[in-house]
Amino acid sequence: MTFQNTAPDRRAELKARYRQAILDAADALIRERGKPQFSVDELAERADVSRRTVFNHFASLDDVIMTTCTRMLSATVDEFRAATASSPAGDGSSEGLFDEIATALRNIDLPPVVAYLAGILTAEGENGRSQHGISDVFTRTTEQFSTEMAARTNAIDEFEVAILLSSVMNGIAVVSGHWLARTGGALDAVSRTVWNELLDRLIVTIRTGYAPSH
Amino acid sequence: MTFQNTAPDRRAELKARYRQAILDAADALIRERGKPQFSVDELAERADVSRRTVFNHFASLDDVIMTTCTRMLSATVDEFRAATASSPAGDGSSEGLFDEIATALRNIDLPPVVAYLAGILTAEGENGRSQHGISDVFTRTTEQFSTEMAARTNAIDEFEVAILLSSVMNGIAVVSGHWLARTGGALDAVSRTVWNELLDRLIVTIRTGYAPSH
DNA sequence: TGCACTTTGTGCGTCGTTGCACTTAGTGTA
DNA sequence: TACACTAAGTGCAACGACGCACAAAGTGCA
Repeated sequence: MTFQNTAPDRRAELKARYRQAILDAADALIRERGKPQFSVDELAERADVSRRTVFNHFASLDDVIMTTCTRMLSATVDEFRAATASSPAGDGSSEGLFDEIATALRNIDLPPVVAYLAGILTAEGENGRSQHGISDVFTRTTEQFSTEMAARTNAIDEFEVAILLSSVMNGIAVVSGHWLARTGGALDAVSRTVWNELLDRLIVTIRTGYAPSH
Repeated sequence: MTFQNTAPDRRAELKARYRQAILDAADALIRERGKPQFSVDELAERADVSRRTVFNHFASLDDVIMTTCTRMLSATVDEFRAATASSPAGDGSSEGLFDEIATALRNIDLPPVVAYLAGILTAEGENGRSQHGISDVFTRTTEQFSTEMAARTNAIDEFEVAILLSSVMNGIAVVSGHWLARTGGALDAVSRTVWNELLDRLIVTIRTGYAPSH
């Protein structure tokens, strides 16, 4: 038997590696500059890849950036999932689920993510044409996570979960906006305090509802 | 003008990088095991390269190993060259040149190189067919270095330099043999002392000649 | 000796990166 | 407006790594 030394498909692995290099390079550049401000040439050089290869893997520069966002959101969702999965998943009531989510939200370090996405959103508005489509990415990720969450917490209604999660996500977006307006996306101790404060208010509001007296 | 981001020829650079990876892997494996005892599959995996690629760059496993030796010898020669070049090149006499070389020999850390080559030579003898051709590499490197040395030290006869250098190289080979027999190629303090002692005797012998009383 | 198995080295087709010319479009400048 | 320049994105051919089948030779074992 003539056996090969490598895993089944080295070619596919190499391809994935090149793709990964491009994404990593884009990610690094965005973090360094606070927003996606670089040419394809720059990106290719940073990724140690030919300029042409960038367009072999991605339809456009915006595509690269959008994919970078997706990755970042996915990582955050993973973190969130792990945080909620570790708790005993409540008693099956929607109150139990809410507490779970609230706790996870407090435990996860969201400001860096918000700052990252904010940089891209800002750049999106700077020139005329609509770019990146980061809102789409955000929405899609939310929906995906919502259905997954519903499947995991088998006790309660799927609709209940969907409404709760979308409510939370929407709230996070509002919190992010305010936080950015007040701190400029800085990541120091003060801005963290601001973030925690806003997050607390969000959680309280969602818990008690908008018209609790009725 | 449409300009490319990379250096003139990225393709050539990649090719060289693959070749380098193979040589580095071979070098590492030889050092780890004391001798070239590994299959092409192993080498390829270590180099993070397809098995086929090894044979695209080298005619055989022996070729890889031989090239590794050449590299190692080249590095040593570079070190030697640097050591002799730093001194004022003597007064042009062959005595001055000899002192230069003797000093350089004492300053360079040769035992690791000797141990490295010894491992390959040992493996060469273990099975029937002649392998590697490391002696050829050694001889060729010596000659090349000799002519180069002659060109640099312009004052004295080229023949003089050739005879001196080949004498020294031959002596080093003898010293190496004795050193290996007495220390087994170990690289501890004791074996270093043995090396220095043998080297001193070599230098004295060459300096004074084999029949100084005549 | 016969047989199974491993490893070396080769031939050849496939695939993905690369290089390059080219089109399109945005921007600055005279 | 005209012109130069920069950058995005595409089409296409070439190059080299890769996968695989295969022959040849070595090795261990019954």
